[in-house]
Amino acid sequence: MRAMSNSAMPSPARERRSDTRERLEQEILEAAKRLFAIRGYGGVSLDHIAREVGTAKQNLLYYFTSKEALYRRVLHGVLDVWLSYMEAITHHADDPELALRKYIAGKLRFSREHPHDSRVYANEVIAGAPLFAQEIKDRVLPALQADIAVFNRWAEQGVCRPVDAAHLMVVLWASTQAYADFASQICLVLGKPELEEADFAAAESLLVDMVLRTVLKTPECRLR
Amino acid sequence: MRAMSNSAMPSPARERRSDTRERLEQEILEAAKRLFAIRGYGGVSLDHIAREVGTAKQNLLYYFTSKEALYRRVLHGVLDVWLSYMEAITHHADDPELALRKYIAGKLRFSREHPHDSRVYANEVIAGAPLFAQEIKDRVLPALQADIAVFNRWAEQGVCRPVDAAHLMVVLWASTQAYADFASQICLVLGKPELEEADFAAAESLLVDMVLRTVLKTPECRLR
DNA sequence: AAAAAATCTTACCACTTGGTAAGATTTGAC
DNA sequence: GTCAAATCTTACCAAGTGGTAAGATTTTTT
Repeated sequence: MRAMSNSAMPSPARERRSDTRERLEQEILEAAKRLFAIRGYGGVSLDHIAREVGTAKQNLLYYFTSKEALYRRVLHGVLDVWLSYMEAITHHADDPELALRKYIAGKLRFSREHPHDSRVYANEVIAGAPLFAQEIKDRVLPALQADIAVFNRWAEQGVCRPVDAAHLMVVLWASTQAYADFASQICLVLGKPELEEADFAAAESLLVDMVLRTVLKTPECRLR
Repeated sequence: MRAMSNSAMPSPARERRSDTRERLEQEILEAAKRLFAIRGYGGVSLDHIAREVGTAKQNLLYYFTSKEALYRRVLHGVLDVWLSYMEAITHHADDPELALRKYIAGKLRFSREHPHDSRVYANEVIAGAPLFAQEIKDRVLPALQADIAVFNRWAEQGVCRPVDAAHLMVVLWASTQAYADFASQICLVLGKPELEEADFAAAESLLVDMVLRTVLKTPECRLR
């Protein structure tokens, strides 16, 4: 935007074109994510997204070759975020209680901080993961299976009660994600317009309680 | 409504017009439900539904005044089914363990027997329940709050540990519904093409285990 | 400053969307 | 059988859909 002739500063606050591109691309992805989260793939038009960003539909098609390509990029980004919150268990493979606490806390934080990502993910899975199955297989499954393997090792070593690790993961996954995906209904139940920090804290406390009681051999020592 | 001319048989197997109408209406609702479940409201066209049923789009508009009206009817039917599976707790208000066992079993049975209903419901809630909020308030909320009230009474009477009943309901609700809404992902994790009876049994057993350990004061007596 | 590349806009296009109007057909009551 | 109501079909429509083509503008490189 500004002249480069000012020789003193080679990389000042001035925005280079490639930066502009990247920023706008991010803005588009962000707006698309928000809309896809609420209305689903079929319920959102390119025009819709473009207006949200403040540009023309045809410009979206300059940045992304098609609606589906844009959607795939959104999905890819969602998965990046999703996975980044899911590393607790394998990173604390020596301490079941800590691992589970961190895992639950992390997934709830994801729901709190990235509700749109969570909903896009949910929409895609509900639809049967038509465009997503491969990426789930390649990226989510290994992570989940690593977690499950850690569980089974704990059980073998006698550190934990032998639980069905796969189904336990489903419970954790579903319960935590519900605080993003089904927030509107939870709000109705709780009688408030939106979820607050305290609600997430309460959810975390209950979930940790439930899981530790189920998984640990001597939960009484640790739980009130 | 009945044919009075054919004096021999007043109500034979022959289909009366009003029956035809009702049957076709049901077929339309059923097809619409299936499609809405997978693609969401915006992702389904009237043409789409009509082709599925084997009639013309304009005929749908003869039966239902608009797409939104059709969708509302679908939602209403979904809620009927949903609620019919949710009566366990208040119907066994004297026996926490039995109530919870029945509740979990019922909700899982709903997921198994009515996955489309579950997904339509989930889609609507994820979208923020734009057309559904009032009906949820009127029909779901009272049921949920009755359940929560029963929990709190149990806690007061000292029959149960004092748990956060609202959040416990969220966990139960989300976990059981996941076996319908997120089946595609659970299948990937379990490495099978579709969920089987045994998977629902395993889920039920784990969930019951978790909940009873959390809720009952003396779970050791009842659980292995 | 000139050339080249990147970016954005305008003008279209064929197709689908939800919905209306009106005519054709089927059905039931008498 | 007659007539009216219920049902289904055909013909439209304006608006919106994803996408293409090409020109205009801006930015970067030289």
